[in-house]
Amino acid sequence: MYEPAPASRPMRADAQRNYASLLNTARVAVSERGTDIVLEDIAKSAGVAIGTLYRHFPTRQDLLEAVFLDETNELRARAEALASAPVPFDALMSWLRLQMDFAAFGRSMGAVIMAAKHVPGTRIYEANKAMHEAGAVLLQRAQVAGEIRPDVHMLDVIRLVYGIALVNEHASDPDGANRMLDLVIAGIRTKPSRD
Amino acid sequence: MYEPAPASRPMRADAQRNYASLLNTARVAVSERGTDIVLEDIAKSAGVAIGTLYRHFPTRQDLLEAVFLDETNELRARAEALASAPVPFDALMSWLRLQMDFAAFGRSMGAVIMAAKHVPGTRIYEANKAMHEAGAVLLQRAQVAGEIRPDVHMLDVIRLVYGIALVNEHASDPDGANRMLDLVIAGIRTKPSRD
DNA sequence: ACCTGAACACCGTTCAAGT
DNA sequence: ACCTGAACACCGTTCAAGT
Repeated sequence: MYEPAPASRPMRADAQRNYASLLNTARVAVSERGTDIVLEDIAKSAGVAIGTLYRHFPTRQDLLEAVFLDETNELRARAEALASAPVPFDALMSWLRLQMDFAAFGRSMGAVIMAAKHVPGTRIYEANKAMHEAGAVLLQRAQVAGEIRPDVHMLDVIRLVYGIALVNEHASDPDGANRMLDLVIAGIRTKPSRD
Repeated sequence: MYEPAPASRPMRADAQRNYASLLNTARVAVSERGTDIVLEDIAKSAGVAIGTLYRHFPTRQDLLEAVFLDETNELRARAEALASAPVPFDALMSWLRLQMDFAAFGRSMGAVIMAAKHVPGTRIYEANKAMHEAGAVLLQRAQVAGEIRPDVHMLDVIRLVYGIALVNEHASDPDGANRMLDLVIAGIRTKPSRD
């Protein structure tokens, strides 16, 4: 599934194993306890020294981005799959709810993505761009179908979803996030909800 | 303006001065550099030892809540003032934009408020409750006027505003927050925007 | 080329001793 | 009753020494 950045030269076998071990450990830790992971613990669990973690992931942000890269790709794939769904509006809705689930599952996935350097060529940048483009197709189909206002930007909608995930991270009201998403959806529709 | 919690017995004069100095220092620091303040620095700038800071504010959260308590009260006062404005819808809009400004100015004010313990009797809890109630009046007036959907909760809207402020904290696009707020506003209106 | 882990730095938090 | 600041703890980050 995941392979390290297309380096100039291939990585040594043990380095490759360490990289994968670190990433998998971090992935599990983030999904279980959120982004407040202790790097020393990650290294220990992965069976390597702390220096090795830093060699592969120079900053905490780098590690977190690697963790969420898979999810970003997954979301792109889901968008691509939904692009041929029969009802454009429903496809968009499904995808937005999927975004919410991922953002909530991965804890502050939105925060990490937003903190990512906007540098073309970066893996996270390209993955994100591809995801947005795939999402934009869904949006556009729903716009052509006359269901969504033509002046809406996909990026704004995604960020709103991230925002909803963020403010509901420690929320007591489990239904609040859904109500908030419904408000956003109502905001991007051309006609008021007819159900 | 701000006075410490209504203690069982009044505070000693020097304690009162230290409390005020710490709070003012923190307020300035937060407004300048955000909530990532170094407590040791705050104490030093306030002219007291670190132990004194901890005596008055047992946790970082306590200090931050004290910082944002004033802003919460200010927003309540603004809502109360707007309650007699001629056009209910416009009053609500003004207040929501005010919320955005405050959340942005105070950096992660929303995050701090959301992390606050929901314990009745707490100063921050009561201040927040009062603010929400004052805001709810604005919402209700606009609902009675037929401008806002009757099923909208003020709390959801405020949280959405916090979410917008959060995801735009390090954003490059300075207009994004306004577009996102416009989407939310469109979502709570009964009729599509007529301008 | 990569790994190890001791060493350093930074910052939060406590608490014995002072006034 | 409150203040001081040394002491401890925790965790991030670096880098000389190893393979």
